[in-house]
Amino acid sequence: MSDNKSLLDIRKMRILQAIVDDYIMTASPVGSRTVSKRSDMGLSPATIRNEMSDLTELGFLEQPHTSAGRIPSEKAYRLYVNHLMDSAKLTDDEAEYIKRHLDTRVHEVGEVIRQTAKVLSDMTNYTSMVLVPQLSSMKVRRVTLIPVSEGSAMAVVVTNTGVTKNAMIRIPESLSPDDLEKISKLITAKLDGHRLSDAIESVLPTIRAEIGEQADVVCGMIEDIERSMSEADVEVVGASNILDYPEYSDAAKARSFLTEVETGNYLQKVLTDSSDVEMCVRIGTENDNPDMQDCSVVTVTYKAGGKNIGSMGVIGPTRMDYSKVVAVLKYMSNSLSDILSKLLK
Amino acid sequence: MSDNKSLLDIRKMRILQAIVDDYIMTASPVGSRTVSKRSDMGLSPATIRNEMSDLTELGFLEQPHTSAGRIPSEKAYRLYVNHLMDSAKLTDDEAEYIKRHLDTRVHEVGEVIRQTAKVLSDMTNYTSMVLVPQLSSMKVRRVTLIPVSEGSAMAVVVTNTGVTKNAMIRIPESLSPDDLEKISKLITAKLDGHRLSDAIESVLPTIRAEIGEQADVVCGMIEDIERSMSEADVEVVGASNILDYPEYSDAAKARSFLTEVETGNYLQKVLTDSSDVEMCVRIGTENDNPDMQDCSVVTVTYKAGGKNIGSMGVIGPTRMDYSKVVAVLKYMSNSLSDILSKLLK
DNA sequence: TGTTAGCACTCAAGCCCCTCGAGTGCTAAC
DNA sequence: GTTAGCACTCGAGGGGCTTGAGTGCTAACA
Repeated sequence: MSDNKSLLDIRKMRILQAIVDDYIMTASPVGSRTVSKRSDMGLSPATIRNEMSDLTELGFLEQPHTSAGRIPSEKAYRLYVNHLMDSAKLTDDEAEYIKRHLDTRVHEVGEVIRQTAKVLSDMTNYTSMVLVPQLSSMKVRRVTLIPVSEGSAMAVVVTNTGVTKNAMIRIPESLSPDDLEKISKLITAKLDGHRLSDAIESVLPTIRAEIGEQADVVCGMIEDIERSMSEADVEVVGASNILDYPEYSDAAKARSFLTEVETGNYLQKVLTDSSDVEMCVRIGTENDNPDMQDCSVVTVTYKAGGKNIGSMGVIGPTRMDYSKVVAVLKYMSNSLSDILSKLLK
Repeated sequence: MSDNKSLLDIRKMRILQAIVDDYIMTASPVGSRTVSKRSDMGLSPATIRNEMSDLTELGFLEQPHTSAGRIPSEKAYRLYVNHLMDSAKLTDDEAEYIKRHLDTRVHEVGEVIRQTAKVLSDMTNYTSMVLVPQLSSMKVRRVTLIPVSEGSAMAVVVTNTGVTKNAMIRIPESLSPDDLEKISKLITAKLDGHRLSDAIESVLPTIRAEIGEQADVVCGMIEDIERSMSEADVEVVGASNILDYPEYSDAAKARSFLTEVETGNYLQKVLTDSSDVEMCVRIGTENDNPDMQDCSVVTVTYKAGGKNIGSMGVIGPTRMDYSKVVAVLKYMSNSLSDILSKLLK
């Protein structure tokens, strides 16, 4: 697709911008008179009308019916996000608010993540989601197996960054607590410094080679652990915010949105898919989930020690306040990265 | 309050029952003609009208306006729940459905709880909640401290029933991994067989007496652990089901319901408050949370090894299908108790 | 005395019709 | 290229009407 921008002269762009800005605020179709008054371009409604007519023909505007104003198409939002919106700075108050609620002496990663999701949702009044830092990209420092009951144990993995995760795994009933302790030490020794995801390929063979008979058991456990650890955890907050927007006043529509958010499958997919793109905006039908095609999703990544370790985002109606959302996300990405970098040493 | 039942003769009770049954199904006011046809009592609408007039005077029925039918008052639901409803048996299909989705070879408590909540919500089409088995009532078998980063460790508690829970705690930076291992063994030895909640009173003093200098550190850690472990975890599923009911078609009302469910505070309170009552029904304003006073909440307890270890429940509109909900909850309480009793040996 | 038929009355919901006003597109003049 | 003017469109909102489900009362009936 060629760059939409080149299709439009400056004036059309400014008019389009004014329309999108207005529609984002009011959620009702924007007419030529409004644009004429609002944008200080000194043009009469009639002139605006001509331009709007062109914009409609070009696919940037849509008319619900003849005598209503125009509403932006997805194509318009795309252009708006790419070129038009002024990437707002947060007000001092807002920055202050984030600082106050995030920088509190919190010492645990999980707590920080939950708090981040909360602040994100509070600031934007949309639904927020934060991907818990993923182990797969980090190096293992320690694996501990704790006997729980006959045939099952809890595996706790600690990474070099101090992120932890645990999972229940099945074990042979014959293993005693002492056996488990030995196996823990063995696995820790073997995996220390490796990524879990690499371990399967690179470490398992050496284990097989070194220890004879029990190798199958140990390797099976490592595979179990790797499988459990690669599941992504997502923290979601503010799902019910969607009910504040008139586009979701229809109960059926709200319901399908909320159900999708509750299962979390799509959100998880989006976050993991975009976990290597610094910022990513999905507008309406750019979402491949049919229940989400009236939404937009904006995601950013966050880092620790200069390396991407997770992502977070905001979901709202297609008519969302992109400029604010982008500003908040950028700011919070930095804040979270700072906090985690310190927290994870 | 004297027993409502005695105020009413059999005929009034049957009429009231018919009205409640009908209203639960249709959500629209019930008229005398409907009752006359529906209840096979062989009475004309006129007679029914007289009785309904009495019932209104007694406070069991309400009239939205003169020319509408009657709707049951909370008092009526209370009577209905206590005396009137026929405690429905599940159909074979339903029992089969529960079996199929619950008895699958699941080996982990958390998984069983999530699955239970899911089935509960699917069967009833209301919002379901399940309290994760609470450690406080169980005896500690093992406490393991795992070093995570300087100054913090993960504490994993395993109980005699095989239920586990973990928490991050702060530790003095001077402690080495070996120290932590020693402390783990010490704490395990001291707490083994005790309830965590009792430990503070009964075990701490003996620790203080036995080990001199480090006692404060160890005791502080135990207190930390106790505090973390006493937080209740609740699994909630199907919050968006509420949108299927016309009483929540108002967005603001739906919103406040969903927000309350999302925070989970009230649900947690209800579940812990009722965790020693085999079955408990809260109707409308019997809920002390203002946002929940158009709802009813039904809870039951579940056991393992003959002892209550948790509770679960269903939240829906005041006009909920109490008889079905009660039947499902009773059945699932038994199923879950069986599964957990086996699972927790 | 309890039950019922009949009847007048009430009131929300639904429908039609009208007005209003925000908005458009076109044309002609500047 | 811009603008004023004008005829036209069409949804939203309001008033008035009809409809029908439901009530309460009264009088007759078993």
